[in-house]
Amino acid sequence: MPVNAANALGKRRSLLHETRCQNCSLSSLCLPLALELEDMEQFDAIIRRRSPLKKGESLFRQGSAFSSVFAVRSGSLKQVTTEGSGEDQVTNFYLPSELVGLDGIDEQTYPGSVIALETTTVCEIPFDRLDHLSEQLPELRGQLYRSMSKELRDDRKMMRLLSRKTADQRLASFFTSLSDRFRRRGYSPYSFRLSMSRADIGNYLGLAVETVSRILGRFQQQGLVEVSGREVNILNLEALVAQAQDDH
Amino acid sequence: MPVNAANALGKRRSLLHETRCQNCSLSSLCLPLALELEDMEQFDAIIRRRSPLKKGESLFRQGSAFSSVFAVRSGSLKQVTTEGSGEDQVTNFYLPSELVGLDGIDEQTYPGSVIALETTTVCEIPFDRLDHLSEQLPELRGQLYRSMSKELRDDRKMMRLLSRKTADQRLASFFTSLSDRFRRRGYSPYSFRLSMSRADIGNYLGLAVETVSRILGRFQQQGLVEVSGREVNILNLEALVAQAQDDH
DNA sequence: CCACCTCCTTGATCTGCGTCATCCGAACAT
DNA sequence: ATGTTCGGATGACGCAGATCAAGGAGGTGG
Repeated sequence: MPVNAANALGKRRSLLHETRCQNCSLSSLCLPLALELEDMEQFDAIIRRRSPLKKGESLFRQGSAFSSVFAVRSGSLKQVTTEGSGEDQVTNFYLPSELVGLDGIDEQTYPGSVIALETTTVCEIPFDRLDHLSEQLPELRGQLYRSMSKELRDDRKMMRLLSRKTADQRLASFFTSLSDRFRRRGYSPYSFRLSMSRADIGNYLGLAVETVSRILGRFQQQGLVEVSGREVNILNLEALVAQAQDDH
Repeated sequence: MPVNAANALGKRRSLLHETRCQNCSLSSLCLPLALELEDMEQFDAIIRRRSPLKKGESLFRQGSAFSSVFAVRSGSLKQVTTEGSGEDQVTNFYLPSELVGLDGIDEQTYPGSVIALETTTVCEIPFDRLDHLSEQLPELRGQLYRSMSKELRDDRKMMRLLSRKTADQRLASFFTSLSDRFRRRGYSPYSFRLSMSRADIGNYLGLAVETVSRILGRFQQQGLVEVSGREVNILNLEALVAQAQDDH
């Protein structure tokens, strides 16, 4: 179809333009964060363009061969792992500037599928070239170590949430964490749109969908948030933060 | 006391002897795994000796400044994080050859205390020197990336366990995982001693101590294991593995 | 030998949240 | 409009596992 073709072309052009790290609004959060301009150009050179993913499309599938890590440029994704005959498990949500695929290095396959929750663009970074470049650029290497370390730290937080917190605390944590991540990215920490369904949230937090719904309703009654579909308005962030703490 | 002094001296001597990676029985599992002999000597040179930790002593405390990662040489440890006024949370157990402290890189402080569960010796690896060396030794760098990636992958497994598995499945997973780790280290996968208390296990798995006790009793009745205090004998590993799966 | 402590076990009761069932509204195709 | 599908809300009920309570076993010091 001619309309689509024109569309795709337009997208490709803007991608080409934006794809340079120097011009990217996320450069202060992303991997090249610590790089000097000329180093950034080296880094820039190994990055591959990717056409945008539509909602529901996967960046890669569980079990496929590991080759690259990806930096989210816009949109959002979820990581889903399927084990045996069991149900799926949502293990992570990724927002712009975050790094996807780091858990694939070890066994050279991706341990989960990563699926776009909305139209999403990513930068592909072939890992062998990244590794090689990290030999020459200590700052890049450090940033890579830090990214992985941060993910480890976040995972520990998640474990704590899953093993010690009540359903209310989990939801409160989820919202305050999202709020914080939006704030860091320059968006409003009070008003945002959830790109994931209630089912995804419940699955991620280890709760039934019904529980998520009920608690969201309760939060609304208590005047903590205003929720309408996927639009969220945080009315009392402090109270929400207090709720998220694990002492009663 | 002269007896202690003699003892300590003896320990120091044997430490000096064993402390070379070339002589270490764990070298096939540990960080220098992929190194050639001459590279290993370089790596060896940055490692610091540590006198053994006694049961209950901490390798480092939550919040203290990050400077090194540690490889466990013998014994075992637990990682514990305390948050707010809340209870402690056991987030990991470490066995010989495993790397401790990688989650401290990011914020330059250790996110949890790490405490010896029995008499334990570790190798201290100052991180700045490790990083620097990883610039020259691609194999070492790769191994470091892989270690972190593996930990990420294991964390995801743990999240799945905590959010989807029943108490029985958690305990079964715990035992099969321990069994597997012992096997890899050349110990019997069927017969071993738990260095952690029931309370530690429960805390780690998100269960009450009482639940751990009850289920251990049930496993015993079913002829899956034989447990007496901290001595464990796995009688039917296959059945235990089946139990650990998350489909009923 | 006894007192004390820590770790573990076992039983009785309670409860948070999962499960099941139903219904509502929005988006989309017919 | 009308049916269909999908995401979300709400109510009733039951159960896995927490909590409370009590007792046993081993280890250590007096």
